[in-house]
Amino acid sequence: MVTRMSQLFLRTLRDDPADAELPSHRLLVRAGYIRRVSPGVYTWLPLGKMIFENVAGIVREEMNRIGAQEVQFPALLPREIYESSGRWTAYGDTLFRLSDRKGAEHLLGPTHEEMFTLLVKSELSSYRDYPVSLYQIQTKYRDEARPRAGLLRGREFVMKDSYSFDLDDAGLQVSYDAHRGAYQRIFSRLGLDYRIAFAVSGAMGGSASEEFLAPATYGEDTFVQCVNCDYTANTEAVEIRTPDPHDPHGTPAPEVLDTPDTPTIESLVHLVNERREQQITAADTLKNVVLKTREPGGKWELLIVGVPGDRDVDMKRLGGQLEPVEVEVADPELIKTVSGLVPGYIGPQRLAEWGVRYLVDPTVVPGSGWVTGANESGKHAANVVRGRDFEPAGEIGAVEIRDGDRCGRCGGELSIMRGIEIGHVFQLGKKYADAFGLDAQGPDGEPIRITMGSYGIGVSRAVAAVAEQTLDDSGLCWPAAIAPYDVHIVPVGKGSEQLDAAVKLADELEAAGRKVLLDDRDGSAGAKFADADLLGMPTIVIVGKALAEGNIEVKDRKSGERRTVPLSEAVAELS
RNA sequence: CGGGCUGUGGCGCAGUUUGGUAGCGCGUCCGGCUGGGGGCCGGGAAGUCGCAGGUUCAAAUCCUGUCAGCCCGACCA
Repeated sequence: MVTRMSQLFLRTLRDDPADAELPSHRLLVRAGYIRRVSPGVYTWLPLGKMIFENVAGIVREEMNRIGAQEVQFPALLPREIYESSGRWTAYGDTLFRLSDRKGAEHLLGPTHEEMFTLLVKSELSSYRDYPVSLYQIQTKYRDEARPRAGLLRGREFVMKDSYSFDLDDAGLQVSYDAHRGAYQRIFSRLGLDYRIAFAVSGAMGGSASEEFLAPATYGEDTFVQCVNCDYTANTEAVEIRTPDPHDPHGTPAPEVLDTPDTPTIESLVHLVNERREQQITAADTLKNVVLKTREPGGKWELLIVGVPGDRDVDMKRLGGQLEPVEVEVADPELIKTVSGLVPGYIGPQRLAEWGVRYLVDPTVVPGSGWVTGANESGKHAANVVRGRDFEPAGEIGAVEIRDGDRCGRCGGELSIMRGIEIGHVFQLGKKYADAFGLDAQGPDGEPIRITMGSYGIGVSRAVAAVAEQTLDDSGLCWPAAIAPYDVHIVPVGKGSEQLDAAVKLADELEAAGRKVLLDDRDGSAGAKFADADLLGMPTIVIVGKALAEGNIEVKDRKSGERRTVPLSEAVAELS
């Protein structure tokens, strides 16, 4: 059946919704694809539902192609299962929790590692049953501190999550590569421009981890791409080239400087350059930022991070690496608990002695000398050398990555980009298998601990990403692979001649296998054209003036190009 | 959780400074015109002015409290 606009459950809006910021979000609402219900929670209207199902269908096809099998878990899960993996606590406030009439506690699943692991454990026992990959397309619930950007960060969203179960690391690698390949095919079919970036694994735990990112101005993820080699990484995971270790013997002994009223890097550099012959810049100073960390369910502890003075600490990057440990800027009260710490004049020299954990960014290379705090109000110290005058407990990539930083792999220039995370693949390892004792019985009768991979695609988010990448000034612009309709027919003109011809054409196209949307509504031509552009079907057919010569016009939504086609050849042309 | 802003027919907004009994555009309904880029004329329907309390003869407007939403940050797929 040809869909007639007069019958379609659709209301387009002329004005942008006040609560939508992103272009894709605005247009999805205006064109009647989605409606907001509450923050981060959306209803899919008929056209939106079609898009969604088309995307889900592509995901399903490619997952099935690599031999993954679809299951469906409940979203409502009992507390106990999350308790045994430690995530009832680790997930914190992000978990939606609820109680039943008996007071038993439940949660709405934010992700389903536990369920998959337990299912496999309960069903499989022999090594002969492996490897296996399972997936589901499921609604997930996360009580985000701040939902935003429409479909991009919802509290309720749909995710395809899959898990591979293998007997050994080599098997995991095979499963991982298979999923990676499937993801490449999926995102190509969706018409997305995407990059594969090194990533950190986050709250899920695990090792090897890559993100699929769709470059977009409004994307929430920041990543870098090397202009020279193909190195691409999320800024949380990026490794930049650091100077070679220095020879500490070239640096004179430490020297304490009298530097009153210099609690900031700028004031310090200014004063030192006034007083000393040897000029320094902010990059010669060592800035020690006082932070606090907390294990899930634990207490706050001090952490000081040393970075070159011309750099800021990137809390997001730091946090990504410390997961699931939380990290925040330390409050003054906590700093006071260690008497040697003088804000503005903190140096690394005696931190180990005071029992304060001290980490440095890798740019603070072994043997390098610095101007830094002397742990006394109004005093700094010069020629403080790593490895001689202080020894950090370790290194952590903490500095804010800058455009033009050097690639850790080839030394080329890194360029910073923004993107939407549409997929994530990573090697989970044995975390959940250990937590739940997932073993297979081996050929020798001995148990083999299973190793897992975890793979996610935000299906609803992918819809938004496609919209974000393909839209133009006048509306949405769907790739043919996921468009709700192939052809949008717009009859224009007085009387019934054009409409009759349009109906006939629509029926013929439908018979030829096209999905057809026919605008049979009364109204001005302009309004119909505007709606057609807004809705964004790949091909728009105009049945109007040209009909007098036996022609119709065919407009390609993406390019905007129009051509005249004889009505008699229209079906062949558009099939 | 911090900072900023906003709550007025379905949607987008004005009105609040200076209290006087609610208005505009779009949409929608009826009639007609129009027919190639959100067209025109006429006539309708639809609003507890977020909520609660207070001041006042009188509150969308002033005061107190509260709830909700959006944006930035923290946090996060």
